Amino acid sequence: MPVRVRFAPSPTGYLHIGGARTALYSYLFAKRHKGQFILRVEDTDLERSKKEFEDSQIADLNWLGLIHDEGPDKPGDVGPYRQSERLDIYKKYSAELVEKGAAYPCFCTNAQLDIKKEKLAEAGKAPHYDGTCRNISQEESSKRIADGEEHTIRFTVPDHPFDFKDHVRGNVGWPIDMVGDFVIMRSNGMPTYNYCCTVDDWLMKITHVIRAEDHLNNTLRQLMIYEALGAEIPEFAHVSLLIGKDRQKLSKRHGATSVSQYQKEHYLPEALLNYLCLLGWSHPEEKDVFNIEDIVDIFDLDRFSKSPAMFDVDKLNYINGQYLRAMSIETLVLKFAEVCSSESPFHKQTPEWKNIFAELIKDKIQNFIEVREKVDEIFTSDIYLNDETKEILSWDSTKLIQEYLASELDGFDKPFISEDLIGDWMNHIKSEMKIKGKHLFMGMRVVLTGKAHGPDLKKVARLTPPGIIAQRISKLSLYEGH
RNA sequence: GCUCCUUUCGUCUAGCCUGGUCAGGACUACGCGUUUUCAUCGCGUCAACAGGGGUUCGAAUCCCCUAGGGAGUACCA
Repeated sequence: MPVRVRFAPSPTGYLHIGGARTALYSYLFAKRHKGQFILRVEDTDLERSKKEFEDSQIADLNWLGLIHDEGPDKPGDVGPYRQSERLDIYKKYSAELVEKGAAYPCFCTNAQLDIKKEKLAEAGKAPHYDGTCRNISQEESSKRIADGEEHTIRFTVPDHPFDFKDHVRGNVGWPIDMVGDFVIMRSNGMPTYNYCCTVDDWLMKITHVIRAEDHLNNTLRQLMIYEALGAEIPEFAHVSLLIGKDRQKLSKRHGATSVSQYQKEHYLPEALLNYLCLLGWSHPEEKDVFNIEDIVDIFDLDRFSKSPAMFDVDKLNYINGQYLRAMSIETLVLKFAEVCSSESPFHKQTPEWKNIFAELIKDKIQNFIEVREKVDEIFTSDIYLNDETKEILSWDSTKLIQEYLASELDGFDKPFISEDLIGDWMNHIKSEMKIKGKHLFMGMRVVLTGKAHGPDLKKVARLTPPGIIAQRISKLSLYEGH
């Protein structure tokens, strides 16, 4: 039987990184077994579901490279792939279940239900539905339905325990009386999650359900429905949850949780995927920087950790940096151009300048977004005064260097200073002015760049317009005048 | 409340099934080396088996109890 795995998001928001992670695991498992990866849109919550969210989630999945084989935008044999378009199917099977006695119409109103729940809660009992409408005869309920009385369809919970083997959790079971008869069709005619999910997984011939642990308890209800439907039960893998710094389920208040946010921040999709993969799954050789395509052959369900994982931006950044370091200068230059704003001076530079720049900073950044400030640092005439630069500026030698460089730059008319010329200046300062070591290099750096630290001095200076350097030097003079 | 899941360095984790190397790796922090700076890179240091019982010559590993954390308990998914 061909492996078929699905990712089934509800379009009520942007693609969450937790969702991206389960999608990744599903994708990997499907690829590993040369099976199909199916995207199903669970849009039965009329109020919260929005087409724009469906579109953005698909766009995010595509950006990550998690391409589905079947979905709303890629019809297959078992469609439609949007639950709102499958209502006839859910109706058909719920009617069958009623026929079989596995479900029944319930005419209880919300108000009645609330009172029942309250009483049970007061008595310290689980707020399960008491089964009032179970005993209404077929004739009576048919009549009441014909009269237009509002009703739901409830599932008749069997009186035997259920258990199953989860690929991550092992054997999981529940006692009888764990749940009360639950609604499978709402009064507005829409199916509920546990019901339509089960019907779809069955009809879509899903063989492996890989999802987050918050669905573990839902599996009980779904198992009941599979049984009533006479459907074959798929295999399950309930992956641990992603949590935030406070160890609560990851949510908006923990910072960036949507995939699109990371895209906006210019993270590499491969790096995000690589990191996400590590949150709950481990490489058999304990590698932590690897390409997703390279683990397709070794990915399996036995290497999941059971406890929830905390999202750690530091490690994401590290991995992103590793990917960035492996890129060619050509690619980097293209990426840099993408990241810099349209008015950034970066775009006005020659290809040679861009290459030197890329070479110079590739090891200094973990994320493309940092390029912006690196460019700014070169083109700003601002000087950074802190304890370190102040100390360097207080040296007499620095003052001499500053005077010398000011005079050299006076009337300088080439677009850039060559590395050789900077070398000549250094030699002059060393041999003629007798300034060397730290005093020479740090003095030179602060005078030329206005900062105590930065990339290779000769190269940054070569990349900086002489006019900017001249401005910095005059600002330094002002500072010293105080 | 009830049910289910879970607990190894600050973080992600390996090891657990098939008891027996100073409990290994990675990120972070710190230190050293390289870089006359910073970063990269290399090397190193700090740092954990939730607690308590048991079984055993021997327990992170097997069993029991306690505590903590999470999820679910909907006409949300």
